[in-house]
Amino acid sequence: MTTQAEPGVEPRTPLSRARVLRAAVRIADERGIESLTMRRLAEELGAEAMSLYYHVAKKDDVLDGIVDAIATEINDVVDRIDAPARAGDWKTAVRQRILSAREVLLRHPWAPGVFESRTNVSPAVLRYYDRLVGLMREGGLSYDLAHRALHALGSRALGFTQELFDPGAGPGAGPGDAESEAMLASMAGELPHLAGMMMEVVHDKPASTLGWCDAQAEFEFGLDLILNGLDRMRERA
Amino acid sequence: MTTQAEPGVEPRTPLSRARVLRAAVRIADERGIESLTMRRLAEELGAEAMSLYYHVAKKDDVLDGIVDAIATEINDVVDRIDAPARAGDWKTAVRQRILSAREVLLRHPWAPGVFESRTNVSPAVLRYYDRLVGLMREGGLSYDLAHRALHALGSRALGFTQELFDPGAGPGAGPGDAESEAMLASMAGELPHLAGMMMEVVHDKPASTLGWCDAQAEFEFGLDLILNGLDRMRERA
DNA sequence: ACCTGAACACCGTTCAAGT
DNA sequence: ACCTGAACACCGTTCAAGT
Repeated sequence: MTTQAEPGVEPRTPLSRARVLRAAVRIADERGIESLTMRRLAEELGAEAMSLYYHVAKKDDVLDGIVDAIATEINDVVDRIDAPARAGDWKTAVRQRILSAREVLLRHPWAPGVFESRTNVSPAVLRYYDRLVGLMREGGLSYDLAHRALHALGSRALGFTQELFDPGAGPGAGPGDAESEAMLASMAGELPHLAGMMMEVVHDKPASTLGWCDAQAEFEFGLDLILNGLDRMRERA
Repeated sequence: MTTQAEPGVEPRTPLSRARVLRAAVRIADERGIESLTMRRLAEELGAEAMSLYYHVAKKDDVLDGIVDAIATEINDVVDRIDAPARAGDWKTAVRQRILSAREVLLRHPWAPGVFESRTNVSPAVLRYYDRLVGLMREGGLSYDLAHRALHALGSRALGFTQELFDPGAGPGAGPGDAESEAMLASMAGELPHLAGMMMEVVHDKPASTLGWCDAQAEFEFGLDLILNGLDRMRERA
């Protein structure tokens, strides 16, 4: 009552990173990702484009932010469907999670493209993969097989393709160096399954390539998995 | 001798669509796709940006063009490795083609992203898929299984994901209408296998969805193919 | 037929300035 | 602490004009 003086003057809720990101998702949903510009985004919030830079570093920061927002939405959905009897049946559990993730992404058709374009990894995406690996482990898959499973699923796991921990991407980080060890240690709390998986990969295939994964080998694994499956169907037909 | 008058004046080869596209690929290869601008492209050719518009309609046209150029490069490579004894072994033949396509794409790391972004289908890409379906047919796969195979391979078939003939994309084209029939007829010559495959899909599942493919069903087919394959590996381990 | 200069309506982003 | 106006260096593209 005392704070806002003049009547008829909208006090306009102050900007914030969260409000900016929500508005960005709204614009992308309603008018398409190509019409998400800093100027349009400010307009949606009743502010000037330059004001956004107080809450986000740059447009890339906005894109990283909305990727994490969508991944969080996915996590919220899949976490809710977990508990029921998945005893022993990792396939149905994983299947259910992936199909639910797909439903969310179908509501944000622009998202897969943005996911792919990001070079920074979203914490929420990591969390999603971590739980997926967790389910596979409970189902009896080795870390090694779970690792190859993620590669084989590729775009299917989240509705898009991403080379997780692409060795070429980071600033010279490779398995075994101090920086990587520190990262693994810090991951163990929040992302136990991913951390465990990577530990094993590092120890078992120390010199597989310069990075965590041998991209060519992973590609061929997934390819052969599919081709063999198809061939089995052919035989049976 | 008589045509170019003044000495020391470079006559500068005239522009052409082909030269523009070659320059575009060169820029993308050397400085990355994000530095492929019309102005930069003109500079590379020793011309003004506006001159390009005489040879290409717009930047989208350039992107469509370089996609087709890369796909043509892939076709050139895979066509050369075909003849040798592939008797009965469709898997090795398909595998070889896909791995060769991958080699080409690794030389143009920007290409998968541009492939995905295009809404127009490249004739060379269609030709690639047509030959792939041809190999599968020779190997004993039904058109239906070949069709599902393309979806299951997804990003792996060409190093990128694309919903071929996405029903939502075209201007209201659906199976069974006159326009589609005409397209199928005109395809039969150049793309016999794709045409045959689509004929069968249209007749067998006339009302599967509004378009050629039931995206959800195809997604689940590929997903289960992978999950079942992984589960078999788990059992054996 | 082919190429260009000037101009328009956009971008993302910086920076000094306002409250 | 939070927001803004003016400005810069870019975009893609049009259009009338040059040869």
